Amino acid sequence: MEWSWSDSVLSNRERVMEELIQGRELASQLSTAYDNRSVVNGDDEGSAEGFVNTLLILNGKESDQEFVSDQIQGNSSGVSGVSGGGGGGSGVSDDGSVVSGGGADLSSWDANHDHAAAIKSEDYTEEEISCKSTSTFKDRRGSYKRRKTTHSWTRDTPGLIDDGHAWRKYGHKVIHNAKHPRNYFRCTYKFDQGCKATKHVQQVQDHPSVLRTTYYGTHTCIDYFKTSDLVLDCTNLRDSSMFISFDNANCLTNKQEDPFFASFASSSVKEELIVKATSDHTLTSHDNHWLPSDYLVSHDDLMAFKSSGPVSGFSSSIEQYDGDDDVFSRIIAELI
DNA sequence: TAGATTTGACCGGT
DNA sequence: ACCGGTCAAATCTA
Repeated sequence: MEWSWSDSVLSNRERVMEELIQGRELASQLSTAYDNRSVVNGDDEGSAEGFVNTLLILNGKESDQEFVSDQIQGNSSGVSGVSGGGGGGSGVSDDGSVVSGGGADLSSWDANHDHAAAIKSEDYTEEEISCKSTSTFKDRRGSYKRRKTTHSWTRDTPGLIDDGHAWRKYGHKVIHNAKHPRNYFRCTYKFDQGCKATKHVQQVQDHPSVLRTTYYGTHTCIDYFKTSDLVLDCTNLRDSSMFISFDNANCLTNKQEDPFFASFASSSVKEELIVKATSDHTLTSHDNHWLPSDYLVSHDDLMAFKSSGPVSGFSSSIEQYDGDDDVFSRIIAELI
């Protein structure tokens, strides 16, 4: 079969862009719906962030299949790993937005990332991990290659948020000319599963209540606890074959306190939303771009939103995604 | 007692 | 030489 990935992407780019923009709007509306239900207060814009990142990706190297795959994986991490959500209740600004660059610039990819160099850097990290079993590991403490070229993105939040991943703090550093120290986190499953994701969290100097999180690398781990949550939340396993993550659209459970909060004696709410679409299409659980660490909103919940709040356009959109012309399945099929 | 956090040391990049 | 990122022993906590 003759199939050109880049041609396909290019020819479908406009459609993909439209769908993602639409999805962004839907995510915002969904977030608003949740706020209206007084379940959890949060960051309206955060739910759209994943789409923003996706748009950035698609505007970039859409012709490089491997690159995009990697970026999608990275974005998946961003979607599930970059949490939105406000710092809970009164700590969030009225409009729910985070104090950042404003507009769609809530998160940003490092424009200078060099994929090859990033791989080299991360390979080195793997070597370091493997060295753990050797007697020389202790002597190489602190040996690493700076992730300067690893793709990264930042996010400002009006408080500490739980981004749906398990993080373990490994460092705390006073930064030169910075008013506040920087906290370093790595994925809890770094050694168990070789997950290379890390993040830095630091209070914004001009806005001490705003935390700036910089994410590095992508999550390749599977959080089995979260996965089991998915199963537990599933009232109908047959409906669980497809998940669409809208990046922490402010919902549901208070699952894990971000370790960074320990430094600020505050509380946080882990918010992440998965819209579970009942569909015959299969995006299986083998695809860890989508599954780890996401929560579920059942179709019943979505229907409840339809009747509970001013979410014009939402219901029809849900039906759209639920219909035969499954947009997201097409997007995924085209991009992977 | 296992896992998480703290904190000083170490090392690479600039 | 300085700064920032990471390591790992010590300590804390559930």
